Amino acid sequence: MARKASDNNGGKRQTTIREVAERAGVSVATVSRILSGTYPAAPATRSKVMRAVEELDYVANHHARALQGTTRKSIAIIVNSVISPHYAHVAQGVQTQAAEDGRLCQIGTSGGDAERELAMVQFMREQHPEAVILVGNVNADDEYKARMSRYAHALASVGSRLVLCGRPPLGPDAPAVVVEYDNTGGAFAATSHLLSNGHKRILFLGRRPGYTTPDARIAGYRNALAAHGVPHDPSLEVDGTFERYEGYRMMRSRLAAGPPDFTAAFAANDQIAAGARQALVEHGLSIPGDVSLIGFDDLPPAADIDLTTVYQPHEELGRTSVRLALEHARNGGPPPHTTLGAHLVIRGSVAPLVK
Amino acid sequence: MARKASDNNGGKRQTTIREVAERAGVSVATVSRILSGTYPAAPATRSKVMRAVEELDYVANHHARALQGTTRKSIAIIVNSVISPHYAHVAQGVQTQAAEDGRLCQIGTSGGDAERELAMVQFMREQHPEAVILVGNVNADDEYKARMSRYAHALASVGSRLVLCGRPPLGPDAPAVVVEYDNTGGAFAATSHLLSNGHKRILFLGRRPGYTTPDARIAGYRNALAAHGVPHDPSLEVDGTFERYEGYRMMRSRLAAGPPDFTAAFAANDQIAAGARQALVEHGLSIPGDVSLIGFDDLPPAADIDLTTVYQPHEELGRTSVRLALEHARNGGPPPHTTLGAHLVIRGSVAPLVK
DNA sequence: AGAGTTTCTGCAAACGGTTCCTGAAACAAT
DNA sequence: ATTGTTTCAGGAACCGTTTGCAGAAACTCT
Repeated sequence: MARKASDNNGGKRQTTIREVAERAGVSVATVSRILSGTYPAAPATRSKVMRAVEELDYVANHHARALQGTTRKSIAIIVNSVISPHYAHVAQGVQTQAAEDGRLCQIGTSGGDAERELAMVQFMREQHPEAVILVGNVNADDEYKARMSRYAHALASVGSRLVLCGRPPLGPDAPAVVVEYDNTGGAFAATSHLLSNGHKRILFLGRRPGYTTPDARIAGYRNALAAHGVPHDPSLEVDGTFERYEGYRMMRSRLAAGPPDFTAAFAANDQIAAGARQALVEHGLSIPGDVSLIGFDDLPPAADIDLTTVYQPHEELGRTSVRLALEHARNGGPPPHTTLGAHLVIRGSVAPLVK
Repeated sequence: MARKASDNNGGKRQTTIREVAERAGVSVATVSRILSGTYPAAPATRSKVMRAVEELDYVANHHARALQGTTRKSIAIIVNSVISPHYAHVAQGVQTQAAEDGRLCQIGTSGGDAERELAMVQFMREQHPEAVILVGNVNADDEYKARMSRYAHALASVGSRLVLCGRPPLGPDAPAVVVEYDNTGGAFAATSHLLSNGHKRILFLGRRPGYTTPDARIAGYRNALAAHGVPHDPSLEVDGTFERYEGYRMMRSRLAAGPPDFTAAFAANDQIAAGARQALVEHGLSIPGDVSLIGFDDLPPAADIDLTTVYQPHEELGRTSVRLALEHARNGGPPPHTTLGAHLVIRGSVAPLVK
């Protein structure tokens, strides 16, 4: 066969430490030591080396350096999508905390697909980050759990850790730091708010069985109904994903099916609420006059549409993930586990039911 | 069947190719060749090796591999902040296109700070990505330009390229792929729309001298005024950054200063528009009844607040950046340069002026 | 059966740094 | 002047892969 160098992009070699050493008239060992600053060097030698570095615009090869074990620390985070405000805020928190701790943060996306997420983790593993933070819901079947559990072990064996942010533990033996949201508590509070305003027929928008976040939120909804002694009507639960257009679709088709058989709606997140609101308005219904509406997240669209919703400490989730991972790296012991709370933010989209 | 190697091999060193070779009873060269699939191997040997890999859960050390030059391809993108919808969409586009081309994409943030951005580029440089994509406006002084220009050369000398997405070229000699937005054209269209609705006193919200994006948009605003023969009143230009609360602040303090001396407002982006809208509504003014409002970007808040705005192909900008960089890597030649258009999206926030 | 091929596998040299170990100046103390 | 101490710089052995080169085994063909 012919040579495999099909797209060999020329002899683009970077400047090496040897060239710097030669130019400065010292040995490579000296250059290395001066650059890492781990060694007292004679001022004259030091300046000679620094000048050579300057002139050649030398940057140490990261891979060669990492091979020695003296790798620069980094944190990896994998989210479903960076355009979702919630994930963006969590990523922002991770980024901020990582920067404060002198780490680089790299963000990857999975698109909510379990297969792509596993591939991404595998990829990140090659880069030896101090922590791999997984955030967001994914449809976790047994195969997935088994593979992820193996990755967790492999990650732990090279001294980095897996952080599960907003998703259930993989299993008792899989070593992972866990940062949980209080989705169920937040949904309970939201639903209770509607109930105490006299609403009994409450539409739930955004059911998605098998996905952790919607599952946790619908659980809070059901718990609240049960706690208030209101019968649970499964036909009030509408399936859909956490997108704005899905909220629009769900509400629109519900309204098209006949006159509203509900007086309030609880959307599984703010984007669904925004879409649902549009459908209601287009249908000539007013909020909260005709229908009360409540969301979840308290992210950008919420304030603009005067939406009562549940606040989650998005950035704090990211920061806490990093903090716990690094603490665990220092102190060892069993992987920490924590839950961050959520609370109601009252705006103008909920009104008492008048009969 | 599932066999867990709960063998505590002591310490936190990863499993190496040597251990795999030993377990399979072959040499490391054979393992390497079989894993990379670049060489015909006897089926028996192959299965022995694969089993050993399986059992040890071996993953090749990325750094060692990269040192050989057989590095996995990656693309780096640096944005101001990932919570800004615009940057998030561009990053999403980069991510998508990179994935389609079999590349990993890593996202970094600069917070809009020139110093941090330079540090980030320096950091990314260590990782040898195929391209470093810089997006968003930054206050580019001469010092910055000089350093970035040097980085561009250094990047080029090792075969990766710098992409400037939505910012002006560094200089004639700095090798960089350029993807531009038509900010000026979009702003011209937006302002013209207001002018042709009879508005003459148009507030511009979000001036920020020295920053490329606001500068380009205000230029379009001024050009449109000039083209329509409307006198330019500098007092109608209000300074502020591209944040929602800044829009609120700007409009609020303008209204507090006295009765409105304008009939329309052009916000430099949708977030400013959203904040300004809130201030107007709180002040008892209706949109578009009392004041016409127009934004820029056509991102999430826009649809919810029925905002007429200018659409930009956000994701396409990211995709194009990757595409051009990879094409240039293949074909060589002078770095490509392109501009992506913008167009008006008419919703309900602009009305003809009644006198 | 021996020569000529083909097929596979192993040795060892890179890749570009870091760092242990050692030796040579430089300086201080006898 | 000689010895003892520092201080600083260099040689070379790694780190975990890939891969050119060469040798061994298996196979084909007179």
